[in-house]
This record gives sequence, structure tokens and C-alpha cells, in this order.
Amino acid sequence: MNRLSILNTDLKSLGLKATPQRLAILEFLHGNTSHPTAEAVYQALKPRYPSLSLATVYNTLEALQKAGKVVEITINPLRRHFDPDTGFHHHFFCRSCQGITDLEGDPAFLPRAEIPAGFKLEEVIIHYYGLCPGCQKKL
Amino acid sequence: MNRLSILNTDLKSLGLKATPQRLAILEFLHGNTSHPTAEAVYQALKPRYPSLSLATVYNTLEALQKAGKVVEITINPLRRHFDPDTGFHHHFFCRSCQGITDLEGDPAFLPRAEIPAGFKLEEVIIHYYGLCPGCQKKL
DNA sequence: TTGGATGCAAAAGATTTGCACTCCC
DNA sequence: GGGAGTGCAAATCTTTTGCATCCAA
Repeated sequence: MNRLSILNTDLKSLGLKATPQRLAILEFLHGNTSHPTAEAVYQALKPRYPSLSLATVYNTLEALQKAGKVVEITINPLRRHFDPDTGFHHHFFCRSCQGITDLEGDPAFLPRAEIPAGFKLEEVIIHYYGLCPGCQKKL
Repeated sequence: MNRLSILNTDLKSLGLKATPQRLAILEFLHGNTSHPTAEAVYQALKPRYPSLSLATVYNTLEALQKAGKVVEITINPLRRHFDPDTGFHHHFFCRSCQGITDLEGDPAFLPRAEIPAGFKLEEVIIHYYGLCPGCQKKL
């Protein structure tokens, strides 16, 4: 079974039709640590899939997000990034180049004690802001 | 010395001209825990300051942010919220009503060990996502 | 007086929507 | 064949920008 067959099966098991566009997006995201925006996914795939539309990318990303295959990262105030790595980890945001870097995280270390009664906690997100190694040299 | 005189002095000490618009925005933000967007600030003040423009609100919020008087909250993927409380605390974001609630935080509890060498860490942000008490009842 | 600040309108970006057409199942 | 998915263009929403005018210092 090759890569595309696996992705095909993945989509179907999620109740999603396995269209060429979705397969292409899934394949592009697989193992991708660049935390792309919808626009970045679009630009990356457009050369090989000229008919791909940005709306489809948004639709697919939302479908994959609902299916738990992709996570949205709210770390850059100006745009939404997406991460195919749904495992527990954190992100470092470089305020200069706006790049996002994965950081390892320890699930046991999550502070949750201070949530007042009545709130239903679903997720704790830890973001790190600063300068990446490359940008420090430049400044 | 009344409230406005204080705010006036505040602005001047920050190197900012004390215009009526800025005084109004500063006064509106003082002690405000609603985490307003620029649009919300604009709508709140427009009745009393009909000539106020949204661009001025954005300008002022950015100036106050640079001056350390206001903090930007990147927690809602669709818009930017602002917080006049610059003390250490966290935020809870309700995924249903999109409301933001302040949470107490312990600065001593910040995880920073896992930052790789070469990165310059400036800030650690912890966000809590889930449902607020009101929205839980409705659902 | 004068440079920073304002207001307006237009522009720029990001994301969503409406709808006819397509093609996966 | 039916309905979910696609592509396109237009619309929407948030934020930024250009510029002439204004006003706080």
C-alpha cells in the first residue's frame, strides 16, 4: 500500500470523500513542521494542482481540524497557522521573522489548578515568544 | 488631582500627546476586564466622542502597547483583543461565546526549561480554552 | 509655530460565502 | 444518480495606510 492509498483510507475513515485536492493537502501536511497558513498550503500546491482554489484549502483545513487531523495555532496575531502534528507539544514564535518552532512539552507539567469552578477546561496552550537564533544574529 | 489629570500626566510621561481621544480611550480601558477589540473600544466611545475614528483607536492601542500600558491578547483566531491589565495573569477563552476571562497565575510556575539553546525567550503565554459557566448551561 | 495626531476614505489581507458545476461513492 | 466537494468571484471582516487638516505643547 503506497502513501496515497493510506491517505485515501485515512480520509474515508474520517467520513470525508477522498478527492485529489484533499489527498494533495494531506500529503503536503504529512510530517510538515513549517506550520503553514492556508495561503502557504495553497501556494505550495498550486504548481502541481493548478486548478486548486484557496477556498478548497480553507474548507479542507477546517474539515481536517474537525476530524482531529490538524490543529490550528493561534500564536500570530495576524494570521492562522496549521499544524499536522496533533501530539502534545508547544510552539515558539519569533517576533522578528514570525517563524514558529516546535518545542517539546511535558503533559504532566500543565497548570490547571487555577480554573474557577464552573468552567469546563478543554485545552491548555503554552506559547513562547521571543527571537529565534537566526534573527538574534541579524539584530 | 482628578482622574483625567492623572491620565493626562500618564500620557505625557510616556512621551505621548494628551489628546482628548487618547484620554477617552485610556479612561475606558482603566480597570476594564472585558478584553475589548479595537472595534469594541470604538463602539463604546463613539456615542460620547462622535468624531472618533477607528484608525485613531488602532493608533492609540498600538502606542499604548509600545508604551507597555496595554497588552495584546492573541487567543481568538479571528481578532485581536487588548488588555489594560499588564500584571501577570492568564486568560480563559470560551469557544462558544468567545468571551475572555482573567485567571490568576503564578509566575514561579512557568515552564521554560525546554527552550533550545540559541533562542531568546521574552515571554511565556498560557491560554486556557473551553466553555465558560454560562455557555455550559446553554449547551 | 510645528510636528505629532486625527479623521476620512481607500486599500490591503485574511477568511467566508453563494452558486453553478463536477465527480466521488 | 445524488450529494458532497470544488472553483470562481464577490462579499465580509479586520487592520493598515495615505493624506489633508487639526491642535497640543
